[in-house]
Amino acid sequence: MTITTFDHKLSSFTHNIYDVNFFGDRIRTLVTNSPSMVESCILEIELIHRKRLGRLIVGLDAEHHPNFNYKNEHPIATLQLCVGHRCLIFQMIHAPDIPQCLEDLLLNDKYSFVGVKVGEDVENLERSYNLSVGNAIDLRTLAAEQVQVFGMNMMELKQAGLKDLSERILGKKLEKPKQTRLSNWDDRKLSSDQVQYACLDAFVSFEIARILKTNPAYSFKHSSSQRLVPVNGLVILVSSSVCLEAPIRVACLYRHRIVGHGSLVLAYSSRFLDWLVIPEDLGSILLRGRAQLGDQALLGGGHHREMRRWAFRGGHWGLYFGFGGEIKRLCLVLRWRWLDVRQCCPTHNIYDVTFFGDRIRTLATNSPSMVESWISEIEFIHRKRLGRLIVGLYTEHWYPIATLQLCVGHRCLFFHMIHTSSIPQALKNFLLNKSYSFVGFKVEEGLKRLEKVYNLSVGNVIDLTTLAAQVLGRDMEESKKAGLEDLCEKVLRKKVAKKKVVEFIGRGISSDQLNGVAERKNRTILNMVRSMLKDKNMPNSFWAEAVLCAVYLLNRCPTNSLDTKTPQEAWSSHKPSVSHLRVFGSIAYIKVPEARRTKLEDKGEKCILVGYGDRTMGYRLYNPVTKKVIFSRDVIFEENESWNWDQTKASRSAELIPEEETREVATEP
DNA sequence: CCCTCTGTGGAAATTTAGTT
DNA sequence: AACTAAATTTCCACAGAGGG
Repeated sequence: MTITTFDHKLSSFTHNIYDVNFFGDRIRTLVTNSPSMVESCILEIELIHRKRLGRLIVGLDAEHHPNFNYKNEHPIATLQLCVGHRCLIFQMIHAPDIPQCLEDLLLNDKYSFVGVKVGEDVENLERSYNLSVGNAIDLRTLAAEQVQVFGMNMMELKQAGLKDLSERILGKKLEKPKQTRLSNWDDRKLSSDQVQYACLDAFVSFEIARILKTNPAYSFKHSSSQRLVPVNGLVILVSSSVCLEAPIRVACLYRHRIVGHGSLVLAYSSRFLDWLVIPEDLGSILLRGRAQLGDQALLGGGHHREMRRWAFRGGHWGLYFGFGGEIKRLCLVLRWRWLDVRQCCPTHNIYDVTFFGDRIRTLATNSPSMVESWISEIEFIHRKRLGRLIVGLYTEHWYPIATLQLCVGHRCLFFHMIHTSSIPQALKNFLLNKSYSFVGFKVEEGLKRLEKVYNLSVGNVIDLTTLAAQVLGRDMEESKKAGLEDLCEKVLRKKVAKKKVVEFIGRGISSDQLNGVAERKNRTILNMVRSMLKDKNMPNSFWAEAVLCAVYLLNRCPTNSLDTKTPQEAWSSHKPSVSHLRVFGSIAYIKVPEARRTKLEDKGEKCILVGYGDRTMGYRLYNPVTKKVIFSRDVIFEENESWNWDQTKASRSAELIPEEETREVATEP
């Protein structure tokens, strides 16, 4: 047992002493209703901690009879104070009077009284006993501000309870049984469960506050048994336009666990912090596989809004979708990037991005030393015009800044700041250099974050819109409104004399430009998905499969942009076969192998086609009865038929099957 | 030009977790 | 059981883009 209580069973009516053991911490607890005992206990505590009276942290909590009926409010029954391994449980409701020294203690504003929802307790104390507390700090606010993950504040802790905080920050599981919580706190003789509950409430509050105060910017590192991965988000990375159907890499980091391999199972994530794009080089924690199907469709309406918010915050997402249902409000972000993520070395990679004949050599890295060498290389190449060097600057900012992109001439740097160990001094100096002009498009927000998160400031920033307005001599307003894409087109087409503008646009556009393509593609795909689902009258919850299927098909359709080649061909240089394609949502019968079949079993399993195999030839089939996705090659199709979904729904509601649906994605055979 | 769809911002409504 | 605060979802109105 990690939590135990030992009752000393003192024979006194007015007080008793317990030893509460909490993961090796023994907390000596005095339970009393006598003011004199309280007085002596406070004196003792002040004596023990006499050296740090100036900044003493006191865990504070109060219990009262549960409000089963709101009309009669119950006064506070017990007040718990905890400092170090001493805890005082004062049964105020049975005390003849309140000792003066308690009053003074609470009023002393050198002490911080911490607790979850301490404000209410304080209010209650004031109302019932006319006691006011000088300096009360709500633990949740403290935690939210102090606990940082990759520089982000864990704002979600604002709503966490003590149990949650204890688990996350102390790594210790605090039991708060409802039975005890709602027990009768007015009793003169508290049960040992109650004592334990009351004591631990205060102690854990104290302990959390102590840890938070002593380690500011506490960052989840200390747990020994589990690997604490602090982001409960999920990230999908998809490389170029062809790659959407390629195995989606999913990093699912929830609380301490990385769940599953192959299929993603997130039990619960109603609140997640933020997206975090995890570059390939963290391959060890990237899982391969498809996320599970959700219950709720997120195409249009409803959750869509949610998607938008995140997507917007993330900057320039190409394609984004969300999952609902079982995976609660977990969103998937699919993104088209110009970056080729297929070949990645742990710390850096080099890409050649071609933009209308300009080949831009791009270094993507998270290693400070690589950044340093990039900078020195640039400074060497352009050594003759260091005095008036123009640097294209762009930040892909979700929170905090994830990448910083710099571009000079045909060299581009893609710095994953969020995954870097340190910011090299060379970069700091580079950015601060007054003789360089950093040209950016709408980078104010990014710069702000740069400054805030990484303490990097940029010396000489020129906003592209302003510059363009000046150079083009057009109506300022019009140019200011123009997007980068717009600007690019105008400037390039008009062949404006000022070459520098052209130059920067040529470089800086890379990600934006192609994102535009992705955004357009998004629509096409959504249209396809909609019609696919409607045609076979499938429930919207299949949108994810439909999207994958649509992309699969698109990749096998010739497009003009590739000289009427299919994307698949462009990617893998051999013509894709289309003979195996079948109508999405049609009925499929899986042949059960003779050997595995008993005499009475059905010959085939009736399923619905929901997609194609990732790598290997085959079909993904959904069995509406077992609600599982199966992967199979040996299938017979009835393309004209479709599943009667209405009937399934009706029978489901009639049987009142509980809502838990464990869908699985079968691993490849 | 009209129609449809999507994106956006704000407000209101609803849900959720936490408290005793 | 009752209540609160925060988070999330829904709703509404409107603008802008793109297809026909």
